[in-house]
Amino acid sequence: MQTGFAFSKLADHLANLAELTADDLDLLTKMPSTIAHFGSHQAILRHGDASNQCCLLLQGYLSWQDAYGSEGQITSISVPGDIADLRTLYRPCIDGNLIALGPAVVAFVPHRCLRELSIRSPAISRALLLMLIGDHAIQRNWTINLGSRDALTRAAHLLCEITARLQNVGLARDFRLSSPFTQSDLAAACSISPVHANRTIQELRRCNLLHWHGKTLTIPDWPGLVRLARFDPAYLGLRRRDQTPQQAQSGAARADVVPA
Amino acid sequence: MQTGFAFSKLADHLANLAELTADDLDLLTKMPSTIAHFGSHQAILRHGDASNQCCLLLQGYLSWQDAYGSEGQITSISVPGDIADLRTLYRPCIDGNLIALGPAVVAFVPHRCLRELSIRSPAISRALLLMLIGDHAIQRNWTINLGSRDALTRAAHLLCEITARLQNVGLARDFRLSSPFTQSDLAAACSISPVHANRTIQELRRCNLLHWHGKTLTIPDWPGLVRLARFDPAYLGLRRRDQTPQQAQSGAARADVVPA
DNA sequence: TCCGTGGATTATCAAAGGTTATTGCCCGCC
DNA sequence: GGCGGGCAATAACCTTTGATAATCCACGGA
Repeated sequence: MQTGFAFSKLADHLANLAELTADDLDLLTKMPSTIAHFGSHQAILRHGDASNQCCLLLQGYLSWQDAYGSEGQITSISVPGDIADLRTLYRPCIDGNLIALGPAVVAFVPHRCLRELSIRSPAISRALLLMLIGDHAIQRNWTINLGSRDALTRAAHLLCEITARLQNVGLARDFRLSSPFTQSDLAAACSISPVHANRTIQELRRCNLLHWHGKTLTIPDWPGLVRLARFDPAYLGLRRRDQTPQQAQSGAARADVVPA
Repeated sequence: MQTGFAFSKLADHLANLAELTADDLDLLTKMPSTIAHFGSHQAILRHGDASNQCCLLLQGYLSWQDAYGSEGQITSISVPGDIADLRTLYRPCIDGNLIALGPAVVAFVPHRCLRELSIRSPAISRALLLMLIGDHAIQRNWTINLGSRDALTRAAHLLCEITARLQNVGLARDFRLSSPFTQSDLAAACSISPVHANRTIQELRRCNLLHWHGKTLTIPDWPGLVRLARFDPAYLGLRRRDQTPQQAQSGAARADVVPA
């Protein structure tokens, strides 16, 4: 594992959703794409655009925001290995703005190529569908986060989620992660005001649950943070690498129900 | 339209997502199912269950709640014609509790039958996928609702959404809808306390935006409610049937076919 | 008919968080 | 080497909403 090619994080992510063969990985490697770099808070897609390609995140973080400009609410965050706008593969309209959180490197892949890939590899087709469903589960969890937690546990839960998702693609192994976010970004993701985000972060620091200096963030007490946030990673639907394969997911999702 | 068979609302819903032929409708009609009735606040599915069938809502409302018991937060609501647990067709684990809001009639259809249906009708297969994506868009919108609106506009937006979704399957044509909800249900869906839900409803009544007596709810001033909630139905991804095209929404929703 | 129960309503009090403004720091830029 | 901009930290004040509790009302059962 841990190959060095551009899509290695995507391959990790997909492999966590379905069994991929060497052939599948080979198909992935050969997928044509255009690499692009974006600066912090730069827009990648705008509300109302039409799309004929997907945006795979290679490095950094992306966010969907409902309003373009300085202070729109963040409705989801992508980490490397994610396909931020996978849903456009099936419904090509864009509602929301896709904004880079910190510097980001993305690969654009035409929808056509992904569809071909789906046809040639049932495993990848299935993994893409499960990725879509996983995104949905994450979204539902954000609803719960905003609806039932206060600022402190909300921020804690968000940190847990991002850490778990990074670990799923081999990042943040030592609970140390790159954090080009501003406090206002965190505020926008937790739907709190920037000054209250500041209060909240300080509280987390005071409890020794968070070190955030410069562009690096470390979590000194992971079990403590998990306990505070009542974080249960089950909703992510991931088989964690380097862990005992506890559940062999059943084979219910079959590629043949997905229109090409 | 408005056929009387059990799945007519589902057919309406699917037909709004993809072009269905007479054959497709015929396949739907013949789909085997088990009808079941549930009482208010009765659980249909529980967190942790495994599932080998889908739950189509025929009459009433269902809700997903994250905690079972009296006061769990509601993370989504189903209206007639919805498949409340469609995602289990692809990932058969259940996270959350499916609870009836008021008396409800549902039809259970084995996953196997839906998969067969998908194989025999590409249009239905595609419609199911789009339904899944539509659910995702609705969920994203709930995130926005909780994150960026206060109690009053939040409740208003929820009412708009439910009304629009009902109209999509031929209900609530005159902005009069059955509402077996309690105020606490509304509170759980808006993530506010029951007493504040009461304050909010009274405010809506005072503004003449809502009549809610007994089990019937009417909206005397739809444009006013839409304005207050800043409701834009585009995210529902629906072609509205039988309605004056008052707003020429952005090109995403095509209105080129309007069945009689 | 009387009573019990669940939901709606109202009042009071307290907490969580929003708003605005000011200050200071760091860093890149001229 | 001074300047300006973005970001973090802090303070003062205010609004919204939550919690608790008491009352009231409608309805259905014994």
